[in-house]
Amino acid sequence: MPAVAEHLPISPQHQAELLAADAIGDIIEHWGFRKVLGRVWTVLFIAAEPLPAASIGERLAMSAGATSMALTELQRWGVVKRVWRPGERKEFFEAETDFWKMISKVFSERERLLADSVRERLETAAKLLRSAPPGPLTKASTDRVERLLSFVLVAQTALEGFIKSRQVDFSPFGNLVSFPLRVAKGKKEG
Amino acid sequence: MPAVAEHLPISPQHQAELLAADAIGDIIEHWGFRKVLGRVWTVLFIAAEPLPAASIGERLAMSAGATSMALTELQRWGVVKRVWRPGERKEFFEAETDFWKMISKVFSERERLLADSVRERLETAAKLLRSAPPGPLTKASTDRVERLLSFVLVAQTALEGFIKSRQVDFSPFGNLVSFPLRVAKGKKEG
DNA sequence: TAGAACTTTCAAAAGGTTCTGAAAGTTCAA
DNA sequence: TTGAACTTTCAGAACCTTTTGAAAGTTCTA
Repeated sequence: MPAVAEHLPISPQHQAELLAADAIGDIIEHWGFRKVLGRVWTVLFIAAEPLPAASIGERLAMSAGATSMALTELQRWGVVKRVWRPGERKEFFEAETDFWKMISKVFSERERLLADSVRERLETAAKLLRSAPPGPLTKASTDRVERLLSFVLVAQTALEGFIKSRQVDFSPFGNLVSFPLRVAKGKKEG
Repeated sequence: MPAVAEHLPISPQHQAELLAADAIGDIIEHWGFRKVLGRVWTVLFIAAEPLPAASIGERLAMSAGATSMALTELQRWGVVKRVWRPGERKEFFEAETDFWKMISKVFSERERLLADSVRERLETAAKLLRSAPPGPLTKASTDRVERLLSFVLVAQTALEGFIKSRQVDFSPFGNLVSFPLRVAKGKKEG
């Protein structure tokens, strides 16, 4: 087996599969996952029947190791399932087809984690500024950090509502997101 | 100047600033920008007054080059503005404070670009599958690719509506996002 | 129990991204 | 026009992420 990529003639089916897999890979990457996870899921989704790991690796030109890791991670996210085929030695895998289930899982696990960590740090920052030493701009800075915090809180609430109702209303952001903010009005500094 | 990071005593203000900057950096990174862009914007936002590039670099321990590149990119996204100070040689920078303006700019430029590119590729894939050679699973695969395409189209529409109205309604996804999908019903294959 | 078929793990390599630092570029005052 | 102050650019360095490939592990059959 040569070390260079082989460019065998590709069937239209395979070509379509690669095109779609890579497109969905880009979306998935944009959501902070590895592109390969999106590609593997898409191959399974398009196949419309369970596939063995080796077949996936072959279609996407991945090593057995990479295929195994991708499938493990996809299962951890509940978007791919292992399927047992009577009489088959190897395992088969199939794609979860319920998009909403996938979306809400990602939002409720991963996004919440990030939002929580950000909220905590902003709270600490606000506390530091409030409790500590008075300077010419400390008050203004405290206001700004508090505004960031409000924003994160509202966003977090909106996201949670979204998962429950499938609707997001950003109206509550009101003048929180969009405000002209008098900038250190009437003040000058060196 | 030593090559190692110096750990001078840090004022509570500075500590708060770094904490908040890094938290917002994490959010921004999650949206596909460099973390440093989030940190620079946050320092400017918290400062609540225009700052010179050198001051930003100092606070975040960045080189002049990195600071310059970050500020250029932030301006390109319209989230930081250059400010001229009469009598000052150097340039000052201030943060855009209208969150909504920032969000909608990112959505309408960057997200749309991604969605368009994905849509195009899925359309090509669907075309390839439809026009080409009949196989036992080609019909099922075509259906799947078409479903991905519908999903992207609905998502794109929802995002555009969101930017216009500040509301997203994912109800139109209806059974598009959540469907039990009869899986190759009544068919078996080797 | 031995061995074949298959899967998982992980250290090292490859590949990608971001930052540094110095040189080039720009602007302004004199 | 010169030189000081400041900014930008970019090649190489540093850093981070992902993949490979081979060894170890697992499961099943005989």
